[in-house]
Amino acid sequence: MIEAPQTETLIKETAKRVFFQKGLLKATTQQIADEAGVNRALINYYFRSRDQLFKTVLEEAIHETRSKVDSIFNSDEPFKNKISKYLDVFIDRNVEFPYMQNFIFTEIMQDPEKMKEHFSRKRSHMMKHIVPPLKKEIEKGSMSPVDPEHFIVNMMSMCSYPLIAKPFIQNMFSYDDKAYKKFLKERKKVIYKVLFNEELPEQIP
Amino acid sequence: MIEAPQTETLIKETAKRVFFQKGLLKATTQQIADEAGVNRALINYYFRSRDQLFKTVLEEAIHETRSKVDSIFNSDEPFKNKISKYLDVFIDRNVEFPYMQNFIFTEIMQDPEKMKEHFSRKRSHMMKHIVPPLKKEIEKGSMSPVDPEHFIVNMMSMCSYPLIAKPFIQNMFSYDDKAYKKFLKERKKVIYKVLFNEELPEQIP
DNA sequence: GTCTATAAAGGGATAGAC
DNA sequence: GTCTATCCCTTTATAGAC
Repeated sequence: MIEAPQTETLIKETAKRVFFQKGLLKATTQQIADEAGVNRALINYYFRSRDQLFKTVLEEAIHETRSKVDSIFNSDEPFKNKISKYLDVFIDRNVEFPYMQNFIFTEIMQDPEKMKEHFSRKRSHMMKHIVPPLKKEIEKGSMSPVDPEHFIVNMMSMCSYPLIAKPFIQNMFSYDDKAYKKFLKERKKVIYKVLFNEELPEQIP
Repeated sequence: MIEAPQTETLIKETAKRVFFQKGLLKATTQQIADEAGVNRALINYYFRSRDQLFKTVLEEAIHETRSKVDSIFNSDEPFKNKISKYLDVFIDRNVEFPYMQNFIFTEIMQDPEKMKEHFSRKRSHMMKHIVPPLKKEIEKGSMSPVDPEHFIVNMMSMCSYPLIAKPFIQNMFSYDDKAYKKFLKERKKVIYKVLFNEELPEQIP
């Protein structure tokens, strides 16, 4: 089934690639139009404004990630397995779209209003799915005591920072793209170990 | 000794405040001029271009931080004390200039050339001051084995991310500015504990 | 050194023809 | 739906008077 590419979809997919894979976060509408091989006016025709295109693309991307994460935390696996799978999804998804975190930080974090718009539901989410099971683990004695808020921030820090600081890390350790990617993949085990002070089991089904 | 403020210095200090304390990372030359109470043309007169002003301000700020960090790592204290003091300096300095990390990320990280320019010396620095003593600690058995590169990235992640993600964290945990600042201060102990899997001693002189 | 006025460039949005 | 032409706004940089 080879379909003639719908212009609207074409623009959206191109924007996604330009922003999240090529890392041209400051791309102009002209650049995106050129890349997609369409006239610049069509961006306005379909998305009304550059800002609207941004918003649409980001919303889709966040939604895709969130679906995957939700299905993990809505399962009834043990807490540590869930965290392990979360690390898996988060890292793999960001290896695919290396500049998505940068985009979120440069475009969203600057503007508290935009931020609330996109991440309003994240709060209750974290609180519901991480804080109570974390407290239970601590009560059971299966991990050492830690403030849940710091636990969450530690986890997010060690996941996100290496992505945002990609050029910095590559420069510091003389990593080419391949070595950097390998480094990211390794971090799954590293982060698990730091969070729980125990090795990540080989097979979590 | 009350001196008449030199216009050049005035502009520089104002830019520093606008960028790093007020967080107006996209401030135009007009905004900076207004804030400083000078004519906009003077910015070009003293700094030739907006970019040059950026560069000058950032270089000074990085240099100030680096001096402090250098004096810590050039001492002959035990390794863990050095890290403890580094956390101290890093966090306190960024509580003073809450948007400096954001500035580095939105202005510098995007552009690999700028990045190299500003952080070329950081590589050898980290390698010299952290990797060898870390390996010794591990050999001595005073901390559990860890890849030095991941150790460095873990540390930088847990230091920097909470600063860059300030609006996100405030929203997620409903922190006002005071609570957020308190949270940052707490992180000194938290990060030390995560890195070394032991409590930060009360008094490191 | 400091000001006003103006040039020049860049980018987003829109009207109107096809 | 798609294109061209044009408008408009923002912002930086500079020329020239004081």
